[in-house]
Amino acid sequence: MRRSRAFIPTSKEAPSDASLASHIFLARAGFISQSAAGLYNYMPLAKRVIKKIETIVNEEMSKVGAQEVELSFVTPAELWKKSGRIEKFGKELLRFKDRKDNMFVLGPTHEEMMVELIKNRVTSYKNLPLNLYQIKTKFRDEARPRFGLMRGREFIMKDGYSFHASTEDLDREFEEMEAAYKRILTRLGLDYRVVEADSGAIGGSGSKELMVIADSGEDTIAICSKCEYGANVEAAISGERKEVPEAPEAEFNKFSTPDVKSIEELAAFFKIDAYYTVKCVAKKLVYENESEIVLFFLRGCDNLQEVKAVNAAGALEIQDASEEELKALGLVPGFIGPLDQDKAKHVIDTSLKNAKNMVCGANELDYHYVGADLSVISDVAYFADISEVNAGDSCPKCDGELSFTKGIEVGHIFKLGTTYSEALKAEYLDENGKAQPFIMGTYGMGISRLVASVIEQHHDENGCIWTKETAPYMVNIMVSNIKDEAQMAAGEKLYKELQEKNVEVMLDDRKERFGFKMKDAELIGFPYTVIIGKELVNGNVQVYERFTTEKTAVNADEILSYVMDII
RNA sequence: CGGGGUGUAGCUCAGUAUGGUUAGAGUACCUGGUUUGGGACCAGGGGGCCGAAGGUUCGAGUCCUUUCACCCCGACCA
Repeated sequence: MRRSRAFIPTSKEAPSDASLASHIFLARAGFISQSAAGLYNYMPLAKRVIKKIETIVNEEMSKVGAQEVELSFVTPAELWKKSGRIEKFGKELLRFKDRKDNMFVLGPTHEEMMVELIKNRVTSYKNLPLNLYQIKTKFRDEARPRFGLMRGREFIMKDGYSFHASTEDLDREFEEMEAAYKRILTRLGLDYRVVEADSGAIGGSGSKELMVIADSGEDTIAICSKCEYGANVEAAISGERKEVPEAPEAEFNKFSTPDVKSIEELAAFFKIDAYYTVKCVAKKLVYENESEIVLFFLRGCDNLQEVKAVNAAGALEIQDASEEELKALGLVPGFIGPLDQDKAKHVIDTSLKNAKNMVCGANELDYHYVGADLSVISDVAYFADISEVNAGDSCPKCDGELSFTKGIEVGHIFKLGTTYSEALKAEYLDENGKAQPFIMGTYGMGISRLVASVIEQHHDENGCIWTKETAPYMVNIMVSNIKDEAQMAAGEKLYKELQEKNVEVMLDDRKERFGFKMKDAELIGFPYTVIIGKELVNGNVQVYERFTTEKTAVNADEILSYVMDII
């Protein structure tokens, strides 16, 4: 492509609302332009990058025997009613009516459509397993789209669905897909981590997220210093505590603790480690048709993990409980304990099972119990893992330590089970001729989000730094002064030669000065720029490598083979 | 969906408290000239229903009402 003919509107100025590097540079370098909240136009450079990523995805999917299809973007609302997701998705589903007054939705994901597609077409266990996927625009009417391509309402996603006759076969497929996804991210040149994820209300037997490591990521993940263990904080668990603080010695007793309400005050009052205190976090849990106050008890040194709390309570949503609501139930905020009290549902963290020598609220103003032994309630109370891991906790898989980092969720793979096949009555006949619902897996990967992720990980103050697998053009030939006939001729020659060798090449033949064209090349982020300039009279050109920002002098006669060698 | 903010040239923004020439700057764009190794310089030029609709006024970018859009914090996010 000749730069003089290319539609690449670069700009010195970033859009005023952009804060992320990927958003700023993709906009400045002429890749994307916003059309409305969470909606973007892809310009030629972005389109090329997207195609690169899609090609890699297609290659890796084909290796594991997944077949590409394309389902209609506009989907009948009827299907969403059948699966029950029309309510669950709520306003995120963009719905509208056609001229015949039939309701449709813009597809935010395609479980229903895919199940419908194979239903009554795949009818025998002999035809399983089956893995179908598509790469397609999705639409979710997000309440607050943000961060450029990172969280748009319209985005490109690769969504795959597999169908199996046994959970063992689903497990096998799940592992294969995880491996394929890892290969994709590795080829894209991304630093990532596969982490355990919250399975959420959907249930299923497990899900994993593929997280690209970046400070700008919206998810917090806990990773082990030694082994491969990593988990979203919503699902992270810690191993056995290595060092347990010395236990306070005290007979069970009710103790006057005037005005001592917080865990800090309590630990200081008794001069004990917060590990031996019981913290009560009161929340209001919202269910489909009702809500209730639930008391979550944890060790004083731990914090409640709200997603775990929602799961433990089987609720849809969690909200803060007000003091008034607690008092209305007869509870004493600041002094709530798990013993001799059943004014609200209790959920107790597993780390408190059979805990001894504890200090906890006595459910009476200005009183705490000391020397409490929780084993008395261990047979009757409901225990669940509801605490958030702390940085420095030990790893559940090895003797390493956990630390936090931020990640961008670029993939999510899920063992779905029979949720959708049952809801939509999609069945096959097993060896015994008995109808069985398909056992399903689902595998998502955000293509447009990957474009942004590459830049989040690969940029500097001057702009984008595309990896070789993602670059819109591999080589940029920059003719320093197009009025210099020798320079221009050398540029044209190399341009032609590289094109003949199928190298994706840009020829910057614009009537601009050296500095302007260099800044532009850096902003766009071509991996290599061949500078044909003032050194040409000495028989030399230079190769500028975007990644290292180094320039190397190369004999003009050898430039073709040099370039072919490094790319 | 709660709270806050912003809409003026392609882009980044002044101007709005206190209404008053023909609405500005930088950048980008067009012409000519100079320049040619890190976003050049000089001269000339084109480009605006001041988000939209009503209203107040002799007069509205500026005041009032309504509305729309976009952004930020939070809630939400298979």
